[in-house]
Amino acid sequence: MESNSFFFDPSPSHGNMFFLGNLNPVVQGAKSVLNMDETSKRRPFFSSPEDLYEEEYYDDQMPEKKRRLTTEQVHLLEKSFEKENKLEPERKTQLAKKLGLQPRQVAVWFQNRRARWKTKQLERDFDLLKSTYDQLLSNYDSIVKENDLLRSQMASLAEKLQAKEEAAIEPPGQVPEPNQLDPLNINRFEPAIKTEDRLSSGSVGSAVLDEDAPQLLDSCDSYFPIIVPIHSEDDNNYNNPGTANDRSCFADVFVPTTSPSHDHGESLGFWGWP
DNA sequence: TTGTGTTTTATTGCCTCC
DNA sequence: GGAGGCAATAAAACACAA
Repeated sequence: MESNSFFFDPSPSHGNMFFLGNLNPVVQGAKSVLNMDETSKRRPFFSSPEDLYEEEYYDDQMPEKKRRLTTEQVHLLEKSFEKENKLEPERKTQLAKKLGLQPRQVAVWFQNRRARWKTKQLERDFDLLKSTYDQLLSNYDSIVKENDLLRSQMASLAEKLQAKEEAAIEPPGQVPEPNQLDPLNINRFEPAIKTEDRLSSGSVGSAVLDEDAPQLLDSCDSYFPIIVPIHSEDDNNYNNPGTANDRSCFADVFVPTTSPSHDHGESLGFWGWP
């Protein structure tokens, strides 16, 4: 970057510009484009007076407080961090030279930057898990409601069917089959199958439908909310969650442990719940 | 201006790896 | 055992409302 080349030129004339500009009154006038005014009045922070002594910056005063990096320095560090968040010794030295910082400062900056990144990542993970949990909870509530609705529909149908059966004129002396009188086993939550239906078509669908009751269709146009896919641990792309398939049919997500067609007689509910 | 919360820079201590 | 990483922490710098 051309504008930066002036800034980060490590040659003697410009080298350590931030340090010199910060601590040496002679060059304070050569304020950088990005230096805040206050930086011209202050010296950089050193970890100990010994460091100052070694750097020939010791001037009988205690070292000043820690100093914030300039925006240009931070920008370059950020760019470097984007490429690789770990710092090999060679790169550390190069960066330090380029920025006019001590290698230790560069290392510390990377250390802290990694810590910040980790914190953000944890926050993102938490948000993702929370939204997934909320979706699942919402789905659960919907399923419970639908279950209740289906139960009431079944009960209503059973009542109507029984009334029909009773009203029908039966031949004298004929004993009706048990499932004609009690065609629906509500507790077992199984669909009613009339004998003749079973024999005629093999279909489990009943010809008797309640026109007043709402018809539940088995389609993907379910009112169930969107299921956000759960990312694997090494999936770092949290920016576009769920873009591949924002709408999911809930049947793809919830697999009943006991499907109605494979019920072996246990008293389990539709979703495998007792 | 000042009190307070947040962010950034830096240190310390411990751990792991070579 | 030294180098480097991380977590915890300190403290200065900063932001901002009152």
